[in-house]
Amino acid sequence: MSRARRTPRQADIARVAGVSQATVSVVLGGNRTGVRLSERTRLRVLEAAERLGYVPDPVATRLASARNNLLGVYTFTPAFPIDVADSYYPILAGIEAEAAALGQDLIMFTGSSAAGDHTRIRRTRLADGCLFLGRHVPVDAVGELLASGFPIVYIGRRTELDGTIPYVGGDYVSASAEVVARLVGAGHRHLRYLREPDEAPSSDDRERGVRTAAADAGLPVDGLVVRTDGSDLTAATLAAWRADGVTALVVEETDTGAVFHATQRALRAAGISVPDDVSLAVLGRPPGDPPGPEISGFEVPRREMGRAAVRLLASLLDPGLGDPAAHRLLTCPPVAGETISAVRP
Amino acid sequence: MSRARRTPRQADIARVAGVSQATVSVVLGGNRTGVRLSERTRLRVLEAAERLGYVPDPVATRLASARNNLLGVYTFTPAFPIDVADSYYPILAGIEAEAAALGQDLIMFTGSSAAGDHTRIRRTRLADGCLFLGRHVPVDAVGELLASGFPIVYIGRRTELDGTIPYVGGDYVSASAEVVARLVGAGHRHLRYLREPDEAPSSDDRERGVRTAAADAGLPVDGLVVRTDGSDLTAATLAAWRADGVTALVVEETDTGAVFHATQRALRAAGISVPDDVSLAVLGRPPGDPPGPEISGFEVPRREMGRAAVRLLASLLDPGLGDPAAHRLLTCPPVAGETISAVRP
DNA sequence: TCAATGGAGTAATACGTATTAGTACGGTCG
DNA sequence: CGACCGTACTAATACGTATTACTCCATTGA
Repeated sequence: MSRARRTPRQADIARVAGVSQATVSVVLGGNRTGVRLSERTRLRVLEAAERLGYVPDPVATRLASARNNLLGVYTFTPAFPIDVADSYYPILAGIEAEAAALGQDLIMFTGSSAAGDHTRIRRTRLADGCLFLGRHVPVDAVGELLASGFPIVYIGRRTELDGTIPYVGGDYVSASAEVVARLVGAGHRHLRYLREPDEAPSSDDRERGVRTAAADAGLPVDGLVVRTDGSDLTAATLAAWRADGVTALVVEETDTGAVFHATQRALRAAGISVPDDVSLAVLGRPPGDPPGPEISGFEVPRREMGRAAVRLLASLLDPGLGDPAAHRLLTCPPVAGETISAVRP
Repeated sequence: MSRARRTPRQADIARVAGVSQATVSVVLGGNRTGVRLSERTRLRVLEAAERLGYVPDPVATRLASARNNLLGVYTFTPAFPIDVADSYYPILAGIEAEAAALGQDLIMFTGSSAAGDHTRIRRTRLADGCLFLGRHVPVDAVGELLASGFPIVYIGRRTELDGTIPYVGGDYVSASAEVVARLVGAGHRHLRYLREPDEAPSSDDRERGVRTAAADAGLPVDGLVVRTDGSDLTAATLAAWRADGVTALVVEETDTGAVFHATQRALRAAGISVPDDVSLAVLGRPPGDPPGPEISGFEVPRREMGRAAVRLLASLLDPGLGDPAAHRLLTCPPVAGETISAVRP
């Protein structure tokens, strides 16, 4: 059995074509450094490479510090969750589609695979550049990557590190404001906005949109925003709000959908009917497309975010492609839904 | 701005600790080759490494032909399909879970990303080993990998290359036979098995199971198997079969679910009710969990297949783990469902 | 005193490709 | 005839780590 036949390398081509390995490298690399080469030699090398079925070794290529056509995707949690409603999938689909279109492979650094965060995150260097998915930023590790010139793109707006992190996110401010304006247009003047306790730019943006729109409409801002992880959203709470004159609930949507689910449970438990008794809107799209009436709110263009992020990363890798803005917010199309109704006087 | 601060390498540690790079490599590598080292030196090196925040460069590690803790996943079509019902997802979820448990990262060579097949497939060498998903085998390319000693594992039984390809599949023969036996037990003696035209071991296995069980039960095998891509499954065809005395349909299930969908359409169009008029079973699980009664048949343990494949690949990478069978078939649990009813005499 | 032994670590090299500085050669010009 | 130039390459080296053969030194034994 001994040593299996190895795949051909540049040195083999060189031997066959009667030139040096360096020449082979120059020819196959498209001679981007402007070395003088005769056409005859070029053809001899190409022909030999073809005949031997040469394929560059990606590892060596990368070590010699050229490109690898490999994009990293880093997630802090499993990329293929089982029990959690899946918000990554459409993003990954977009990433894959665009990466394929650009001829790039993907390397997934998936949740909690190994070792400490630092070790794991530094492994991303195996790729030419890396996309990051997740609500939070390990500032020191990411800062280190950034400082060393390694190209990264976050999915989701980021304010950390003085806003130096390139990202592609959703314009939640406008989309959230639009939802509130829609409610106001339907006659609602007494709202509650349920926000998860977690701090993240995407949450802040939603809250800002809600507050702005409420202020613009001259609504009372007092008590408008309620921070909750869902556990205190009981039937009693909701009933009290309703007795208090609240006619509409706006709920933040995040990866887990915890607050949204809690709200639905509480509404059912309290016997409050949507949208007859109370209107309901979600800032985002509830995960898993639950049965029942379509919830009003807005769509998060996850797939397009994935695509745009790959394009941004590609342009960072190759400044020749033009230098697009390193921060990009995509508009989130409104979803009319069936859970907003006009207030009856 | 100049040259960004580089991440530390072994040479830096060596300088700090006052030893050679080779010594650093030996210490950090756990001294698996049995070099004589004093404990003091070992600690000095470890301490320096810690202080500098050293992390091995995965590319260089790989080039020096050691391990990389990187498993490849090769698919011939997009791994995150949008319109096609998704049979990859649970497999990928299983792969990810097991890979994470073993501290491995994943590199995805995803459908039609670049260049010719040969080029793409050779890129898998970037990983320590590679899983393949797909109904077919590009024999020459895979043979080449195999011959060169590169560890690969297919998901799905493979007969190509004299059965030398390691795989983890489903025991479709037994599962299919069990389904037919169930129908026979319910009094059915006149069946049709609808098989897709595509050739693949997983299809052959199902057919074999069906034929065997039919023969065992003494059913007429003539006309039992119908090859179709679904386009000729009209209402008229089904009505004719029924008039002919057919009381049960068994349908192959594949990635696309084409034949299954065609069957359902035709049944509806012909006004044939399931299971009152005709019993229906699917050899596998119809994609996307369609609404309506649960279809009888069997479950394909995709998630477990993913996990088992990773385990097999890991053991190929590290023969020390013991040498499990290179071919493994997982049992597919029966699904009772509601679409099989007893024949009324 | 010399050879043998064992301990501690290092020099050298391999891995496969990219890049850069330089060489060899033939011709041209003043 | 030597200085100079353009052409067509190649030698050398870098990239960062793993491995192996080897050196150097101190001690032991006869």
